[in-house]
Order: sequence, then structure tokens, then C-alpha cells
Amino acid sequence: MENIRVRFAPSPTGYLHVGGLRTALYNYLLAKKHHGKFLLRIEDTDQSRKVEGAMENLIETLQWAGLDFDEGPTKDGNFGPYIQSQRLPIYQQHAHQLVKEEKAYYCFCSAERLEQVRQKQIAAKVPPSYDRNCRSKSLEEAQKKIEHGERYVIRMKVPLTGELVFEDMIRGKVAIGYKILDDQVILKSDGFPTYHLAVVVDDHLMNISHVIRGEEWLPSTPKHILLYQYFGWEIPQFAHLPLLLNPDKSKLSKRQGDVAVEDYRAKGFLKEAIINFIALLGWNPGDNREIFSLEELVKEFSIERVGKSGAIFNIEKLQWLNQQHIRLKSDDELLALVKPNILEQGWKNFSDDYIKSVINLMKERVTVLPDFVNECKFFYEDPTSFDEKGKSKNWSAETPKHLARFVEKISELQNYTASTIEETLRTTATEFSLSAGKLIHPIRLAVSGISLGPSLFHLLEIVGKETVVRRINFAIKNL
RNA sequence: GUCCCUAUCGUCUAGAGGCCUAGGACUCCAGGUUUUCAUCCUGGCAACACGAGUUCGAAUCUCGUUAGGGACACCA
Repeated sequence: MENIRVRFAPSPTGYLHVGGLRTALYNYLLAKKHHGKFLLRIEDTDQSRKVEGAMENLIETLQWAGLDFDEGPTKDGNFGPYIQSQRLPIYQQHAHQLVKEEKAYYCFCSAERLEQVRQKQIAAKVPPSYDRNCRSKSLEEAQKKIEHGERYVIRMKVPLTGELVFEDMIRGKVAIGYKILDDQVILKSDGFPTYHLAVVVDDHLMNISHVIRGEEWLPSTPKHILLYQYFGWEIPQFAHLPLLLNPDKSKLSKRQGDVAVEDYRAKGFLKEAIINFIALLGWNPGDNREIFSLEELVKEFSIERVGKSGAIFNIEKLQWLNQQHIRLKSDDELLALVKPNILEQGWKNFSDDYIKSVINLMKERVTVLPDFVNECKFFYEDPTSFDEKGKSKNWSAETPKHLARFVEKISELQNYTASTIEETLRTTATEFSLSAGKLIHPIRLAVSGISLGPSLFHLLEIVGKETVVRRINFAIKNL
């Protein structure tokens, strides 16, 4: 494959959808794999749906995920502008050109008339579509109406019979009969193009070689190909990706869970895990590997290995992948990700080294980033309450005496490390003829307030002798 | 309703006619390791939608049925 140019072309209607991210990812992977270009184009031809700040948010999220585009609104190439609302004259010129060549025509039908036609068709149990009322009007007649100030749209002429056959890289041959295709509006009465015109004109002008998009576009692809033919342009390769699905197998949507990439980001999922996860939703390398970095995906990706059937977006595997990717990160990387949350908690008096030692001890035990906060509280503040179950199970009348002795002994420890702490604990247990567990569990409870967690000896080492002594003494008095 | 797409364990998937008594991963269950929990290790449950055909042989090819989904806007 040579000179690959692909694009991700979202509408700025809010956040970046995980399905959108996957589409962007597959485009990105194909481009990078073949040393091509990946462009971002903003499709904002429906002013009514435009959301303030959505484009900035889209770009920010895309870049957070690591999918840098080579050309786009904030990175000019030679094919801009990359925002469709800034390209209006281009579309208008092309639409009128088709009218001139009698491949499209002016339509003056009012919304009311269209609605009447539709109602009649529904009543007659005919599939609703435009009745081509204006198709037979002469150009002169139309011109006159326009001069009188009548509003119009431009519709493309679709052949009345025959069918259009095209090759999809994922689905193979697809054939669709013309008779079910409407004379689609390509230029709206407000002078904006519809998607169908804009996408074809831009993809051509921007030299797009492969159109990789969601399966929902498959049925309208013939309209696009027809437009390419009308303009006499080379038709790009099409690849229609299988849809991402809700657990009930409908198209992935809000209501049934989070669909915004930023939601998963906020929940503490790593970009590496999200990318890895969505890459595997519809694609696999053909062997048993499952953990991939973005760079590895670039190396391994091939569009031929993209599947055809929809994939349910099920976060259980995402969670597992997140665990795996957390382990792959260095303590320093994790520190950078976690420190803001630590500070947010008001835990300000802790050195980076301290936080890193916590991270190091905990990183094989967490699944999402916030676990470094929520499951690590006792590293940063004294427990204010104690787990009741743990107390009834592990705390006896004798316990304070045992713990007092342990405190006494570690206070004298010169070399306070996990191994000397362990040694001290075991000799203390022996003094009282106890199993080590009879000390370990109450000490854990006293120091952390809960009865689960990492290695006690490492926990005690990290927290520090002073704090351990203070917490145990507090527990002896108050438990 | 019409058109289009799709169909392997609960989920993501491997499988391009014999290598399939269908493989891997997640989840779940059991056992082991561990001071607890988690991790980790071992093992287990679990699928070719159905029916015809082609073939010596079909999860793989063809047709049909069924099911699910998508598209049918001056939205993308």
C-alpha cells in the first residue's frame, strides 16, 4: 500500500465516544503501519447539533490517548481548512457544478409537502422516500424561482434502476439496488452541505486513500460512490468496521453505561489499557498475544484481520488489561499519574520517594489508578475507625499486652526494615507461645484499621517506626 | 415495512475442507502458595444458531430458515 492517507472525521457534538476512538485507532494504525498520514477533520455541517468546546475536547482526548494526527484543525497540512464549516464555498461550488451537469437538481419542496408525501406513503405501506417531484423541472424554471427568492435544496439524481456493486475491504462485495436510494439532499437550504456531499468532496480534495468508518455508513456508501462517479474522481478504498455493542447487543450507547473516553479516563483507566482493549474488539493478531502497546499495535495491525461481527463492550477484560498495564509502568510513571490525586486528598507532607515506595508495594494489587488512593489511605493517615469483623476475630483481651511488648521491642530496633520487623515479630510471638498470625492480624488492624492489605512487614517499614508505635498505642487504648 | 450486514464458550476471539474428541484470554468455580486480601500457580465448567446440499470428509463452501443488528432526514 502506498501513500496512505486516512482520516478520522467526528462531529463535534460532545465527547469522544469509545466507538469513535476505535475508529480513530484503526485509521491511525493503518496510516502509521504504512508510513502514511492520519488526519483529523471536523464535520460540523449541522449547526444545530454543534456543541461549544466539543472540538477542543475531542482533540484533547485524542492526544491524551496518543493518537496524534498529522494534519487537522490545529496542525495545518496543505489540504485545509480541516473544519467543514470553513469550507462552505467549496461544497456549494461542487453542488452547483453537478446541477449544471444535470447530475443534481434544485428542489423547492417545502417541509410540509415532504411530510404529506411521507404520510401518504406510510398509509399506503410504501417505504417513505422523496417522490422526485422537482426532478423533472427545467433548469430555467428553477432559476426563475431562485431569482424570486425561493428557498431551495440541491438533490443528487440517483438512477432509477440497476444496482451499485462495490468492494469493501472487510465485507467483500456489497450490492445495493438504486431503487431503494433516495434523491439525497446534498446541499441544504441554509447553504450547508449534508454529510454525503461534504464527505466525498473533502475525502477527494484531501487525497484520502482509505475510508475507514463505522458499519452504520455501509448502506449510504452507494450514494457516495455515485458522487465520486459524477465528479469523475477516483474512488477510495472503503472499510466498514463492525459496531461496538451494548450488553443487549444494540449499538453502543449512553444509558447502558459509560461511552465517553473521558469517563474511563476519569475512572482511572490507563490510555494504554483502553487502546489495547478497543484494538482487540474486532481485531486480533492471529496468535495468542493480548498485551500490546500502541507501538506494537502499529507493527502488528492489518486491516485484513479485522472481523465482521459486532463486539460487546464488556469492561471486565478492560479491568484486567488495566491491571496488566499498571504493572508495566515504572514507579516514576505511576507517581506522575497518581500524585495529583494524593495531593487532592490533602496528603501533602509526603515525599515522592515515600509515595513511590507505596506505589511499588501496591502496584500488583490495584486495578485502576484511584486504588492507589482508596486502598492506600493508611499509608497517609492514621486510622480513625477499625474494622469490626477484624476486631472480633483477631482482638482478644490478651492482645494489648502482646502488642505493648512488640512496640517495646521495635522501639529499640536500630535497623528498622521489613526483615528485622519480621524477626522481631516472630520472637515476640515465641515469647508468648503464640503463632505469628496472632500478632500479625491485630497489628495490621491497629496500624491500617482494616484486615486486608499488602505484606504487613513492608507496610510497617514504609509507614515508619514512629507512626507504627503511635498507632499501636492508640489502638491499645481505644480498641 | 424495505434494504443491507452479521452469526464459534456468558464475553473478546483462534479457526480460510481433513492438524478440531474446536485452541487462547476475560469472567466464574475448585485446589495450591500467602500473615489477611489481592497477586501468582494448577485444574475445571462452558460454544460451531438450525436445516438442506456439495464432498471420501464441513465450524470452514452453497442455498434456505431463524435470530440479532444497522440504515432508510434539509443528523452525522
